[in-house]
Amino acid sequence: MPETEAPRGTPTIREVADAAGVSRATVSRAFSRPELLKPSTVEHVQAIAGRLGYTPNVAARALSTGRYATLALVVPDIANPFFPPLVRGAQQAADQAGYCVFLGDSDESPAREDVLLGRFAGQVEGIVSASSRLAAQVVRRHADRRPVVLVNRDIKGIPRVLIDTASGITAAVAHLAELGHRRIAYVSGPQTSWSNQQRRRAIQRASSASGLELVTVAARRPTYDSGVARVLDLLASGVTGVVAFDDVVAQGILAGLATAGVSVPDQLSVIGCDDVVAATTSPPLTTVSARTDEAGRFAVELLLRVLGSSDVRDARYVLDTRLIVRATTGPAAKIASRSANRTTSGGGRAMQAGRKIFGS
Amino acid sequence: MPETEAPRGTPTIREVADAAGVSRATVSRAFSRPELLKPSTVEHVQAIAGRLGYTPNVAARALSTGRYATLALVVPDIANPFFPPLVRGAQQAADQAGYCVFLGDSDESPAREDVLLGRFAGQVEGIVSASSRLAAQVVRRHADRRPVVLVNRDIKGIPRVLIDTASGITAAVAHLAELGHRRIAYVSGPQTSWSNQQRRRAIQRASSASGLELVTVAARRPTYDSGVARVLDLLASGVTGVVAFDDVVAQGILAGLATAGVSVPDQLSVIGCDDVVAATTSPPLTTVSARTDEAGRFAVELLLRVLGSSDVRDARYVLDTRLIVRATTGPAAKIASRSANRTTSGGGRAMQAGRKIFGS
DNA sequence: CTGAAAGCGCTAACAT
DNA sequence: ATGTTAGCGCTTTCAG
Repeated sequence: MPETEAPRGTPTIREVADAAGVSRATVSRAFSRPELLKPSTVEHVQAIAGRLGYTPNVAARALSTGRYATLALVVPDIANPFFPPLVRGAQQAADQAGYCVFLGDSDESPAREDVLLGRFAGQVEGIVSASSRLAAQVVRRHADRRPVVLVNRDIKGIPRVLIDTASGITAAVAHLAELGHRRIAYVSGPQTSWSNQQRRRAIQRASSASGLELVTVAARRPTYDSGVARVLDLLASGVTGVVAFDDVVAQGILAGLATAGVSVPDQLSVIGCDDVVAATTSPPLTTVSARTDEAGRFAVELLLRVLGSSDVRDARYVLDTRLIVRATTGPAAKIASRSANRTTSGGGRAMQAGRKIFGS
Repeated sequence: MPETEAPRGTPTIREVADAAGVSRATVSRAFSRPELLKPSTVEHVQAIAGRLGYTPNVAARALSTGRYATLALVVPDIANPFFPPLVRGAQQAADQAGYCVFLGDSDESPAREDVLLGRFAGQVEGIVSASSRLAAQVVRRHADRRPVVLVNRDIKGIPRVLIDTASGITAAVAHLAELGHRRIAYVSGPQTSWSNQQRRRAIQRASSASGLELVTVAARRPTYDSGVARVLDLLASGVTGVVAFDDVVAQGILAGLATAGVSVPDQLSVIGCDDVVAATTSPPLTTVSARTDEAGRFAVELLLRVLGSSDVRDARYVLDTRLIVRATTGPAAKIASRSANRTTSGGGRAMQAGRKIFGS
């Protein structure tokens, strides 16, 4: 490599040292450990550095110290309104600690998530993985290389922050029972989602505790369209109340019901989950609140703590939730079983859909 | 620094070289320039490296080459639904090119954005700044240090991709004029937003071209609540149609109108902008479509091109838009001027609001 | 409190 | 086609 005499883009520590008449070590300390220097020296060096527009080269620093001052945050789908607030919370916490954050979007694909984690592992100090779709052992493999903190995924031995929607769901079922509902539906989310499993289990338990009949309708992807598409099944199932995997699905259901001429909450009650979109639907959605921004913030704070002292093992933060009653729930309709004939698609198709309902 | 004999976390290039019986340069080339090596050598080295779990140290590589393989994307508010799709598009494009992306959220604050850009400048190859709230000269200063590509901000000399909502807005006004509206309102967005200026100008031009009266109501922050809060002003202004800065504001307006018992589109027509949320409102929102995901994708592709050959100067991509008519627009209501007295807050307050309307 | 100097792990001339 | 070697810019013992 040829000698580079010409002053390049940004000045190096050496140029600052020369200009300030001190050694490179002193300049370095002026930036990273000013307490080791005489205040006047620090001031002097900072002044010169400022005038020259010097900024420490992060790559050189990282190479030398092994510390990157970066974090990675990976989510299954940034376009899902559940995640932006979480990202924001994580961002702020990272920022306060002087960390920059890489964002990764796995597009709901475990394979892509695996690739992302692998790629990030090489250039960050730690990783926050939200709603991971990866197998536990794969997560462990990554966590073996770099500290990993999970959000809404419960794997023993890996620090995690969990939004306990179970409590809110339980309240939701109780709410429906109180309103006189006897038969309700759960519209489920991604099979590989921990949240979905948690919610399904909670609603099953709560239903049988309250003596309610429960049917499950699978929505797979937690999208608006997916919610719309499940309306037929719902109508055919003869339920008077439905709890959706999340607000987005619930919103789709609301829209589908409106199209089908079914009034909410008079004919059917709908409850969402996460409270990410709930205040903006019409009617305003009754939902289970979740402080997703806090989850993000906690996750990086936890990660930071892990990085600080590696003896934080098996931490498990649980954030509780509660039911927020808005306008989509009401007394159970008189007619317990609604025929799907009122929709234009005809009885045959509805029956077909009806069979599918009990699958998962 | 003491000699580190013990094999550390991840193997270094030297260990792979030793194990493979080749020089470090060969290992390096096997990863970065395999075409310079005999295929069999590449294979051999890769095998050994794989077995050892070797991964090139990015910091070392960055320090040596000056290339980071990272990009930064900064947005004013990731929780604003306009941005997630854009982030996603950017992400995908970066990913395809093997780049990792830092995300920054400026929280709508120019000062924070400035800090973020400065911080990122030191550790990325280039920056995409979406809807920058920074003064042109500040942006230029950053662009001077690192390649910057702008989204929805038009600064001469800086590569940018612009979503031309003007065309869609013009169509929107024409649409309203056709429906018989004579007096309409524009609910504006952030003063420092280029998009807002563009939209305001477009609607002014189109209104006078169609002979429509236009009043402007300021919403400052483009939020749902802000939209709700502007409903009183709107009702007091006696308009029959309104164009909102974006879908989120429009959605708030819709909600506020519903609360006030004003029916849409019978009594008032509402048009949004961006089409980010429009299909999920009720009634479905008539809006100006914008391919935000493409904007994100284009921006990083453009940035990558700038990085490749630095002779891409003053590029200016414009993505066009069009009006999507859904269910919130209809014929102008008969009664041109609605009194605000029907709201509970009383006439005095409404009048006060009425005066404010014409401010900006 | 400050300086000298040895690396951190990798790449890129320059040899061969 | 592969090896040698000199840094990239910074931090950090170890001396003084």
